[in-house]
Amino acid sequence: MSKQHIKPTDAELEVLQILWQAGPSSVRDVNEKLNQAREVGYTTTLKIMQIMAEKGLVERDTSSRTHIYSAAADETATQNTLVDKLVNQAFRGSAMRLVMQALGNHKASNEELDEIKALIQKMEEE
Amino acid sequence: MSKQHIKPTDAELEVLQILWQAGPSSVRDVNEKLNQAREVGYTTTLKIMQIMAEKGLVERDTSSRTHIYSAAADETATQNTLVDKLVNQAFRGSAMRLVMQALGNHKASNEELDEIKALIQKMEEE
DNA sequence: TAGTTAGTACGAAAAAAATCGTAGTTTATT
DNA sequence: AATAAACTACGATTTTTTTCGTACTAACTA
Repeated sequence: MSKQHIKPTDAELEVLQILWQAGPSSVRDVNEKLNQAREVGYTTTLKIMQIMAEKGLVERDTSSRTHIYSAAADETATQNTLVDKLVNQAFRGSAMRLVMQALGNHKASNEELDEIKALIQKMEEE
Repeated sequence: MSKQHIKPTDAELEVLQILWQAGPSSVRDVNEKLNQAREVGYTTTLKIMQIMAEKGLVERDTSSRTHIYSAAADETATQNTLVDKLVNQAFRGSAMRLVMQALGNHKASNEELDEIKALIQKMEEE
């Protein structure tokens, strides 16, 4: 409840995604993963992660020379913040409209559909 | 298919939302609606809408002194662009993960749940 | 030990977005 | 006719975000 009024920028979100997936990582680790998608200078990544540390989006262990960063922002909480933002920005505040649209526009496997059905059932029971 | 690789900025999205809802409007109209939420100078709004016109996000009728702007970007197409962006940025590319999360975190009315069930059924039939 | 490699820190430049002031015109009002 | 009000155009400033160069230090290597 405390961390999540800070909205990460696009570049910060890229870093967070990597940290969520890979777990605690060095700047070099993160930079290498970023470079799989696009070219980014090492010091650019470093700076962004330093700023993120200042903002409290990541934590870092500086006990050894190579600092190890980990995500401080919880993935699910961040996702929710972003979903809310999008809902308000583009879906006139209606989350269900977003759900319908995302659902209708992306192929879903049967397993996924089953999962969703189960979730709906649970919601109906309440 | 042509318009929508231009991603609107946050401020631009605010304007688009108003135009989608209200239909063709003058700068003053839009500025007044913006000011219901937060303070924005008239010329700020004007400038943003002028830029949007250059980018092709809006069209304008300049035949009378007060120019009338209307959204050129289709609402649904823009929503899809933004959903895709969010999915990639924060949901590791999985639209269904977003659907599940948005669904699970927002209250839905029975009517909405029914709609979603119907949609799922239709998807399963394919 | 000398030199190269791998790090961090930090300032500053570059790019992108948002905000606003001022000038100049047209329309309305008195 | 004079004044005020409502517009657009446009440049400039400010703010935010991204990118990177340089300096410095620690660790490894030949």
